[in-house]
Amino acid sequence: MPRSDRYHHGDLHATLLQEANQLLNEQGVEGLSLRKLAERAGVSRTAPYHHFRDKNALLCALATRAFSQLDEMINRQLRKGGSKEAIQDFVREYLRFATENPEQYELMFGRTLWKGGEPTDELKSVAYRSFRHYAEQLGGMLQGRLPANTDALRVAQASWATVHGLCRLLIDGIYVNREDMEAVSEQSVALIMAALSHSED
Amino acid sequence: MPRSDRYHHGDLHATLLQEANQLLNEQGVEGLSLRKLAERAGVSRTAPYHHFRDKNALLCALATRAFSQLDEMINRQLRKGGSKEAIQDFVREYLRFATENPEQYELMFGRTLWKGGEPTDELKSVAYRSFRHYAEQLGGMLQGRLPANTDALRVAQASWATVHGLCRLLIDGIYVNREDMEAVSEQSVALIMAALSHSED
DNA sequence: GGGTTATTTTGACAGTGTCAAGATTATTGA
DNA sequence: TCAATAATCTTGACACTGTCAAAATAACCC
Repeated sequence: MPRSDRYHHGDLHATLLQEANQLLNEQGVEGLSLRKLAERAGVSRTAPYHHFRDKNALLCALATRAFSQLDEMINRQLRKGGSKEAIQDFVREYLRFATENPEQYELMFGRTLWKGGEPTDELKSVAYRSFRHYAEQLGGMLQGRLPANTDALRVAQASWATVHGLCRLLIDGIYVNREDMEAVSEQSVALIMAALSHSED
Repeated sequence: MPRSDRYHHGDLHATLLQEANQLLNEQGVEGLSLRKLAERAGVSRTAPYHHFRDKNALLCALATRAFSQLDEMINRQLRKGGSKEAIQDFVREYLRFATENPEQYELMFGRTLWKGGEPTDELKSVAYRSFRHYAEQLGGMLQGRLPANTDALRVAQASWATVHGLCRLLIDGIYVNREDMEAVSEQSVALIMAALSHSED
């Protein structure tokens, strides 16, 4: 129970994560400073260091939570099967996930964590789990429908790259506008579906 | 002619760009500070401000130069036609361009310029030109080979997203490793080719 | 040569992440 | 119950960042 005039905050760990998330959505990663964050939580500049080893650890915690949501969404969507409609739904949901929380998506996949500061083991684990679930589900749907010499893993990687690349271009506003979203999305699904099988749909 | 003990540097503009490029390749955007840069050029901290309005302007200049190279590469590759081999070559070259200068590629397409600091008009112009050339060449190759209800622009956007997404995943080391590069590249080409025409190849 | 302009410098300011040492409270063990 | 230990939080400090203002120096032009 966090009271305001106490020396100990009460639940600073959770408060920090919550405020950090809000700050991230409002100003992006570059606007998220530990000092601003501490002030919002009503605490001194170095207090957060007793709950997160450093800034990188805090960001990794944020990203980890976000990957859990993504994983949940993937499992929910791909349970619907491999019809063109299901795939279309999945792509739509993925695009929604990315474009409705662009700062969060950029944090999840951006270089801030994956290049600059080393990603936490926990983050790597949950990030890979998301992809593994995607690849597994896709592999199941593709059973026997794949052309010869085609690895399901490669299809998973290539198709993820397609949707992911689309998100990046959309979010940063390069080459693809918000208005084009639906049309390009459909085209991307056509790309994926066409490669899935040279047999009929 | 830049001499060392002169008050005026002589050719600071060019020197800054050159050293900035090197610093970028060595340490990435986050390691590129104006102060380090000034020191490397043998000049005081604020000297660069008389050649670039601010840090953003300098980075935009770097990216602009890089986009020119990319544009040149695109035109060179796509002149080879629309055969599967030509497309494969193009994708290979694009991946090479991105993975051999990862920091440069991240600067070109990353949020640092497109979200954080406003991109220069010059940068926007050359960036869009690259894509326009790609779309035009692709459109030419696809003349009459496209299924009904398929816009060439959408194919250009979707296919670019595929290759671009692949580069991002590769560079940051997410989901796709360097060793998978060739295999995923081929799979991506298969994706693109399959969508290009439902007629035979 | 003198005045204008371009270039460079020093000084300063606010902001950042994070370390060290001390202050305060919670928790635990005897 | 109460002292010892651990957890939590604070103040102070340091090095680093981008950038502004004002002054110094050099080049250029008529």
